[in-house]
Amino acid sequence: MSKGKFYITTPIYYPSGNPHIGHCYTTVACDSIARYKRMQGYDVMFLTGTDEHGQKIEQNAKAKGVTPKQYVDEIVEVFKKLWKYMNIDYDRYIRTTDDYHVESVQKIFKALYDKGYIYKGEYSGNYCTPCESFWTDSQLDENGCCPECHRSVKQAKEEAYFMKMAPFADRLEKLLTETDYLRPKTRALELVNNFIKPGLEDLCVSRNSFKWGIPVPFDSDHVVYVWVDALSNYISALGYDNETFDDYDKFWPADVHMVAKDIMRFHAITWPAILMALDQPLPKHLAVHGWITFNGVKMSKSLGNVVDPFILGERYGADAIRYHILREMALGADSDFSNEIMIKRINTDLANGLGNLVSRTVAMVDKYFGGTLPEDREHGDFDDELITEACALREKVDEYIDLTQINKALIEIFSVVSRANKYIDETMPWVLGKDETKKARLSSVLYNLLETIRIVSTLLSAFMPATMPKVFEQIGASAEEASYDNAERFGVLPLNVTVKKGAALFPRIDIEKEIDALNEILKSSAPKTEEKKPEHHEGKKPEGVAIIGIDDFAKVQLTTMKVVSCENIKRSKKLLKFTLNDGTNDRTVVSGIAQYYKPEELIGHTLIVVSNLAPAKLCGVESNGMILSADCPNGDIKVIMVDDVPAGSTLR
RNA sequence: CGCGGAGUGGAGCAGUUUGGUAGCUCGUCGGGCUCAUAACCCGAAGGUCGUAGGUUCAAAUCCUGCCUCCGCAACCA
Repeated sequence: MSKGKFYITTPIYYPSGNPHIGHCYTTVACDSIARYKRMQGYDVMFLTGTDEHGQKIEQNAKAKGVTPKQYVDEIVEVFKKLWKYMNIDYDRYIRTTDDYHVESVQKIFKALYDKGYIYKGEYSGNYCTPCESFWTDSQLDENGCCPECHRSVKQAKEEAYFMKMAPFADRLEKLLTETDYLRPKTRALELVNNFIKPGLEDLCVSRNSFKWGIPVPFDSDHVVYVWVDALSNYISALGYDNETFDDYDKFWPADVHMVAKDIMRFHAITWPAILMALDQPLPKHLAVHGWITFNGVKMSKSLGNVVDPFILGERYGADAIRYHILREMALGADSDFSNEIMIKRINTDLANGLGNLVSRTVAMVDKYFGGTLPEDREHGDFDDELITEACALREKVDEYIDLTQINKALIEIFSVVSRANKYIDETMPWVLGKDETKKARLSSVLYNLLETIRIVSTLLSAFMPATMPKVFEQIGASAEEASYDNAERFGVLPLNVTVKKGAALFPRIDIEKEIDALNEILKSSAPKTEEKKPEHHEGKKPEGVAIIGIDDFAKVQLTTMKVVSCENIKRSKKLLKFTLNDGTNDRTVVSGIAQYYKPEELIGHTLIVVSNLAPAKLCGVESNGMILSADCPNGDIKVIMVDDVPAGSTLR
C-alpha cells in the first residue's frame, strides 16, 4: 500500500571526466533517502543522470579524436559502473542526449519564447577568433589568453537568446526567505543580497559559438545553452513535453533536489524562475551540501589528493564508504575527508560498534544455547530502557530523513548500538551462563539483543544495503521480520530463534598500515593532471598545455622591474597594486598575491614582469603587465625575485 | 564601510531562538570485564565559551565596539 509519491533527484553530472567521491556523496545520499522512503511505503522516483552537451565536451572529444557522443558514451559507462558498484538503485537515468529530453527541451524553449520570456539579444565576452570560441573570464588561461590556443582574446559580441528574469524576482525572494525550500536556509540571504536585490541579470539561454547542444527549434544557428537544457531534465525525465514517459502528473513537483553548493544558485534561482515562467509547480526542497575536502584542501588531482571511490570501495567495501560519507557530511557544511578520519570512523562505528555487537551476540547464542534460544523467558533490570530506546528509534530516523539530515539519523541509530553494548555489560550474560538456574534470564537478555540488532539493522538497510542482509541472516531474521513496519515493535523474532554465525561484517582496519598503503596508491596514481570540479560547466582549465613554437614565445616580452611601491587595493582581498620601475619609467601593475605577501615585503625587490601584456582593469585599477610568480606544489605562491639583475633587463 | 556565517577543554562539534550549575564524539590517562572483530563498560584530567565593555540578582546565551577565520559577490593579467 502506497503512502504517496516521493521524487528525489541528484544533479545531472557533467561527464567531462571520471566521477569522484564528490559525485558519490550526492548520489549515495539520494539513494539512501530513496531507499528509506521506499521502505516506508512511498512510491519513489529516484533520478540521476548526465549533462552531456556543451563546449567543453565538444573540445574534449575533439582532442581525443572522437565524436562528442562517443566521448560521453564512454564516460557515462564509468558513472554507471560506479553507481552499480556503490549499490545505487536509481529508478531512472537521464542523459541529456536522449531523444525524449531533446524533444522536451525544444518544446520548453519554444513555450518560453511564445510566452515572451525569451528574446534575442547580444552576448558579449572574451572571443578567440582563431578558435571561434567565447570564454568566460575564469576560463582564460593564466595569461588571460584563450585556453585552447593561448592566443589573445578580444571583447566581442554574438547573437544570443536571453530569458527575462526580472518578472520572477519578487516570487524568488519570497521562495528563499519565506519558505523552507532552501536547506539550509542560512544561505538564503546570501543569494538574495548578491543576486536578487541588485537586480537579476537576464539569463543567456542560447549560443551559436559551438554546435554540441540541442538546436533552438526556430533558429538553427543556435543551440540551447546549459541552463534550460540541463535543469529541464528534472521534468523531461518524467515525461513533461514528451511522449516517452508519463509520470509528470504523478511525481511532479519534486520532493527533494539535492545539489552541491557550487550549483546552489542555479537551483535556487534559475530553476524556480524557469518553472515560474512555465507556470509549473515549484519543487518542495533544495538540499544543499558542501564539498568533501581532503585533509582540509579542496580535492584536486593536481594536488594528488583525489579519492578514487573504486579504490576505497575495494579496500573497505562499498557500504563502509557509504556510511563514512553519509555520517561525516552535515547538510550545508563542508566535510573533511582524510584517510585517517575515514578509517577511524569505520573502525569505531562499524567494526567496534555494530559489527562487534552482532558478533558477540550471535557468538553467545551459539555458545550458551547451541545457536537456538529456548523459549523460557525472565524479565530483568535494564530491559525496559533498552526496549524503549529501540522502539523509539524509527520515529527519530523518520524525522531526520524528512529533513534530509542523514548524518543525524545515523547518529541516532548508533546511539542505540552503543546502548546495546552497554546492556551487555549491565546484564553480564557470561555470568548468567555459568548458572543453570539463570538460563531463562540469559535467554531473555540475548533475545533482547537480537531484537535490538534487528531494529537497528532494518533502519540501516537504506544506508548500507549490501551489509544489512548479512546481519539478518546472522540473527535469523526473515525479510518480513526485518521490515520497516516491524522496526518500532519489540518481540518480532520467534522466541526460539536460530542464529547463524558468519564472517565479521566490518573487519577492523589497521590504521597505520592502511594509511601507508593508501599513500602509496596515491603516489602511483597522482601524476595525472586534469583538474576536476564536480558537476560544473565553467571554470575548467584544459588538460595539458599545447606545445608552442619559438615564435610564440618571442611574442612575450619579459622585463625585470624594481618595486617602487606596493599597497593593498581596498575592497579586494587578493589584489596588490604595484608601482614598478624599469630603469626609466614607472608603471602600475596589479597582482593577485595579497594572500601570500604583505606589501612592504616586496618593496625594493626586482621582479620579472610580462611587460607587453594588454592593459586590463581590476577592481577599478588599470594594470599594465603581469608579475611572474610560481605556483608551488604545496599551494603556495612565490614571486620570482631577481634582485641581482638590474631593473630594465630583458629576458629571453 | 559590498553581503552573510563562525569563533566553546588537544581535534571536530552541540548548546545561543525561550539568559539560571558547559554537553557530545574522537584522543589522552586510570579502572572494570572477558561474551566479542586487542573489541566492550565505567571513571578522571582538560574549557575565565575570540576580545573589551554594557544590560541583569544571574550571560556561552541579550546589546555595542574590536580582533580572527570562512563562505558568497568582486576578482587572481
